[in-house]
Amino acid sequence: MVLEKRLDYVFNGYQVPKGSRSARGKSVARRKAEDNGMLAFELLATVAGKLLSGEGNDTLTNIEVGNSRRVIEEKPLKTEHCEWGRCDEGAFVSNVGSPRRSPKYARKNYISTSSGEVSCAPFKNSCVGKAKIRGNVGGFCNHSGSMLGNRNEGHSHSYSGSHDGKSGDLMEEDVKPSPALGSSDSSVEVPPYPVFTPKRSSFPNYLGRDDDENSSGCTQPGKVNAKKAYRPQRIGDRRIRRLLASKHWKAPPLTSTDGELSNTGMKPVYRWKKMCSARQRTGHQTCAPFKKRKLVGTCSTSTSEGGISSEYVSGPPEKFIKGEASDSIASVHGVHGASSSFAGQKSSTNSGDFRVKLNIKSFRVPELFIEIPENATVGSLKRMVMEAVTTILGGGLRVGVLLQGKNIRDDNKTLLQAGISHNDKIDSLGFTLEPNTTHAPPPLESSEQPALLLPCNASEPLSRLSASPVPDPVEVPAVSPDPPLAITGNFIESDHDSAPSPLEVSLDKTSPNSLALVPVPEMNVEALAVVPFHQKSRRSELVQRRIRRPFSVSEVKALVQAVEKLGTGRWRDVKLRAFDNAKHRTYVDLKDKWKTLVHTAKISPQQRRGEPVPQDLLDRVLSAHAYWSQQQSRLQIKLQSEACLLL
DNA sequence: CTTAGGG
DNA sequence: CCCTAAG
Repeated sequence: MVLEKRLDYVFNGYQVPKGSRSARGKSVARRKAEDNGMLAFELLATVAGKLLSGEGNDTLTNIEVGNSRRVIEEKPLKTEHCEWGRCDEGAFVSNVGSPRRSPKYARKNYISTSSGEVSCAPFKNSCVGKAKIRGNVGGFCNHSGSMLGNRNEGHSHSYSGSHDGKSGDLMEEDVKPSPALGSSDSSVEVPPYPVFTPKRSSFPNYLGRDDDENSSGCTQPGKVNAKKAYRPQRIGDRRIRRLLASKHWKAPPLTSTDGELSNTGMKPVYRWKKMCSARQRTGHQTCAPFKKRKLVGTCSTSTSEGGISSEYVSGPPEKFIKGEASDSIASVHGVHGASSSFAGQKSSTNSGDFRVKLNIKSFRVPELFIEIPENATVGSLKRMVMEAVTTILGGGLRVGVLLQGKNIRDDNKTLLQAGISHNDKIDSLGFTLEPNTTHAPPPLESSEQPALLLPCNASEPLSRLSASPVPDPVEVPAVSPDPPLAITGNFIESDHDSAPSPLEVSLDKTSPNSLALVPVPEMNVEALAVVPFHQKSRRSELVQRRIRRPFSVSEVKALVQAVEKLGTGRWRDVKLRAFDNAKHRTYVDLKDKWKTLVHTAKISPQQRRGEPVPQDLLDRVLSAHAYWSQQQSRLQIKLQSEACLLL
């Protein structure tokens, strides 16, 4: 099947390496929701995420022009200029070879980028199938290309069946399949989506916090910003993180290393989440869990089935499936196996037996415009591409199913009913993955993806895929009381323990530079002490809990002062008034602090912990609390009486 | 997004 | 601090 998209970049050959990964321990679920497996599109997204994440890096690591693959080192882009110049044919970015090999490059890229050498301007993509990378300096030309990555050294046969990538129409998009890609089999197209590539943003603050730091004291009453509401970006980040955590879908957003990314990615995600929850409430199975295990068990057939010519959309990259460690690989295979059944299935009339193996062979990203100086390094270019793609996909993906170019919208149709039962047709089966940017995800009751996978009947929840593709060797703040998300934790563990992730390895090698990758969040000294640094925050910290930052006396004082004036219940105002500069203090934090202050004031000094708060402040807390509580009750009474009068 | 509360 | 329900 071909996944058609309107992207420029085509990531081809996205296959799950057979048994390439060792199982990882299952992570402990931290949130209930997490246990429910992933959504269909999550699955796809995962694939995308994989591309973008650690392995994705690999993918992006090598840039191919035309068919010849070249591994570009970190040399100035200029050197490659000519090449690019003629690349009309297409640049291919691929991850060639085993995933574990390329990490170095990836790392390198990051480093270079982080150094700020490259500045990228926002780029946008057009819907047409060609992707372009433009050097604003004129260094680059546009190319349409595909990224070929075949990480599936072991599965090459799968590719056999590819067809022209022509895919049919892509729904509303005008995208036309770009024939250019040789194997457009399953190219995932992402609709054009404006992406902003942050300049050197690069690494998001740890925990998404922007840190203000010094300002912590922040008692700047005078400085009431008229600035609109206080919207801590952080919140957004947090949200994302949380979502990710709960959904296991860490990849994309997180992937982005840029804090900024959150802006773009966040919203969609948020909405998505909302939707999801809404549905759940409604009882929809929207989030139908795939159960990885089940997949494995049921689906896994031998991949060896040869004959399958069609492409498949593969399940989540093994990398992502970390949850059930031991199974992860297996599950992946299972998917493959499923496909194989598919092939053989023709004969089997049993709809029940029907199995489809899916692999995403190519992933095309819409046109991207990247502004980059000529003297930037190739590595930085790669990184930019990565960021761009990440941004595009960060909000999640919507899945569409195309059969012979026709979009199958009825999610309730069985595959057979939809005509996806024969080989001949399977060839024309395609998927569309669209960035789930602004709109809510389409009803995914049974999104196609799931449908395809369903044959496997998963009964167990899909193990949480660890979205976090890149196992960053994250240094977990010593302070962090609880392990980051189970997934994360797990991830980390495994990384440390046994199988070092590629990234990690590379990191080691690049140790000298590694620091560059680890932006130290700006924070006050105490905070630093706690969190030495965090390595390239990528997703691993996904769910990292914010570090604890005890309120200083001055902060308490400021808080008390503000509350005395504004009262309780107006935390946003309090924040604005007294903590506008303390980015790490959200109004919720202030509210919580007040709560604890009140409690502290009520208990005996012996029971208090932490930095002692001057008694006079505590007294003020109590009085203010009493005062405002009274006010509140009065107000209520007043309202009530008014209501009564009206009645 | 804000509040309010429970965890 | 986190998480959520509500508004």
